[in-house]
Amino acid sequence: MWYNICMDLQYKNNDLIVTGLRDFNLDHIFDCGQCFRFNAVDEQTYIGVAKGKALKISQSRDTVTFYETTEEDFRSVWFDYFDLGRDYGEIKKTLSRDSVMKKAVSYGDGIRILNQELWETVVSFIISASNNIPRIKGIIERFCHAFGNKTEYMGNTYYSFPDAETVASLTCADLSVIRAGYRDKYIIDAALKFSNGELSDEYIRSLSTLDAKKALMSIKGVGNKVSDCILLFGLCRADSFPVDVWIKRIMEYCYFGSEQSIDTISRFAAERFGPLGGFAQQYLFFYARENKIGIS
DNA sequence: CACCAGGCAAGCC
DNA sequence: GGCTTGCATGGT
Repeated sequence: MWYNICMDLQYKNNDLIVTGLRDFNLDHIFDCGQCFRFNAVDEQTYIGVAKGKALKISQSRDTVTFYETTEEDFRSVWFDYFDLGRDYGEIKKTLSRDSVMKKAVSYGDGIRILNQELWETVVSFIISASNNIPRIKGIIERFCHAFGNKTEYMGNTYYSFPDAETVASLTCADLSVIRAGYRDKYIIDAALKFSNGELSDEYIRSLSTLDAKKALMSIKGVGNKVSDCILLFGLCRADSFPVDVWIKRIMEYCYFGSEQSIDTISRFAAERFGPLGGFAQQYLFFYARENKIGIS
């Protein structure tokens, strides 16, 4: 749990300054496609909302500043959110025995897989289907602004992710303001299942990865790829290896040299990366996008 | 104008 | 089972 023993906390006014963090880079963390609610506002500085709390965070080398943050919130919310209890050095070392992964890791060496809320992850990745990241972020922003709760932070107003009960009471017409297109009915289906007791955070977490995947796929708009993302980003199932267009391209480019089916790529990844598949996927996604692999 | 974006559901066979 | 097609919206 307290792996980051080199980590040191101190206060400057109301800002919590954390030094000694290893394997941590905000640009890598927020630009590897796992999270849609943090935005860059300056060099290595981001503002976003998670778990109902707004946060401004900035980084300079191994010093990370959590603005206007209590030590209680850091320990109970952000430590877990940024996965600070995990030894990424060991993960990178293991993955780097593979020459492709060694290079991918060197590009995104500060990546961490965020521990995001399950419900938010479900809706976010329903919206992600056949969509691009800037538009996904826009839809989610409008969704939170329209239906989330206000929270004041550093003189500005932010909005929490709308809860399932609120969304379950909406119609597709109500949701049209977020411009999610045909995904509006899927969002409502997810909200109904999460608010009528058919699905719950506790229930899904109690299931094996395979059963959790089946349960998630009972939601309209949640298929193979979206459920893999939810398992990885919302349920901490690190053996999950979501195969999207970027991952398909870079895997074909780096490992196969020719076009392959998604199923073939999934099986290859499970065999090669095993329980570290999710981490491998994030390094590969960042690497592919940084280098525009497969884009002519 | 076509084509694509972190795919999926529904309708075929 | 596997394969094809339509799908909202916005950018290039």
